[in-house]
Amino acid sequence: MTTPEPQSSEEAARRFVEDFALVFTNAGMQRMPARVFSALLATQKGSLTATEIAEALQVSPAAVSGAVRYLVQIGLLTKAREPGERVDHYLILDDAWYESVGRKDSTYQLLAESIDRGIIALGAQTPAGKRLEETRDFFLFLAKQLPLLIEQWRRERAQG
Amino acid sequence: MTTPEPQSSEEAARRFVEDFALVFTNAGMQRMPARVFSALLATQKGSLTATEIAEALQVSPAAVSGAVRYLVQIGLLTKAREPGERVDHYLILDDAWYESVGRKDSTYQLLAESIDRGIIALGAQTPAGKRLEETRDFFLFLAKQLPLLIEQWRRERAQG
DNA sequence: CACTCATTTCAGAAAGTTGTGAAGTTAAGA
DNA sequence: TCTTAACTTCACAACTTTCTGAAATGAGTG
Repeated sequence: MTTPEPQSSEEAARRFVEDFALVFTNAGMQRMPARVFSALLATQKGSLTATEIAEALQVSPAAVSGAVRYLVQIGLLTKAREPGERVDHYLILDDAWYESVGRKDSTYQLLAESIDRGIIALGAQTPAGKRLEETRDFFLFLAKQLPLLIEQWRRERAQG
Repeated sequence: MTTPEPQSSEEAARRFVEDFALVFTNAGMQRMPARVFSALLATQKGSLTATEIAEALQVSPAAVSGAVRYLVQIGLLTKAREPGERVDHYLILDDAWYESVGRKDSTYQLLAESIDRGIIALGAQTPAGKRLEETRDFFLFLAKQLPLLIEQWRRERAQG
């Protein structure tokens, strides 16, 4: 233990990255994207290059490449390269979470649409049809209300 | 094609089961639980035995056993055995979905708690600390609002 | 109390997922 | 144009998850 204090602080940060990544994984995110996102959450600089992420997480550049591509695709991250720069900087979008959760409405929309096809297949007047209709209506309710909830959050934020 | 009409109706139902299971899987449910749940959604009788589920999905009893155990555990299904019966009947709980979605609040609660530990590790006054605080507050907002949203759905249901 | 049938458990096979190393591609700078 | 460094792609290996078959358990019935 030559430099105990700085080390233990770095260590605490590193631990948080893995801790949050684990919780995030349990909530449904894939492992490597969860770790990459977590590392970006925890960085003081606000952004990291792919190389820095690979070093921080002790994984190959290939693994980082796959993870950031996925995260950019689902809109949680953005890639920014300064003019005349040779490296990409990845950073978490400001409203990433809000959009991400709000976008769940499309998940519910898809479930509702699938159920609609089921109602036709099974007959709207049958017991199964009735059950499906109720389920569909609940999903449509969520698809409609989630974006409103995000909007409400933005307003509360704006006011303070 | 000896009996075209009945067959195509059965076939349509079977297709819906697989179609919905797929969408449900994309939304995060494991494959076999998704299929089992889907089969129960589509049944006219309102309930199925484990053997019936195995036949409908063309899988082993063991696979059904594992899937229903999981579904019962997360509260989407219930097991009902009539007195003096030798078989279990599985059925979808009436309010299963509402509870299931409402219970997501605990997911967000866990995320918020993990982030709280990160704020301590990284320092509340640092740039990363600020970013974490905002993220945490959003999760807490969701954890609080989701149950209210479900309550609102129940009220609308009751009236309309 | 033995028999039968539904369900569960468990070891192992099959399938699917994830991460690595190495080769390939792109773009900046000499 | 050549070199260099960052990043990406891809085939493969390691790991995990999922499902099956077989044996065990449990509950009703003769």
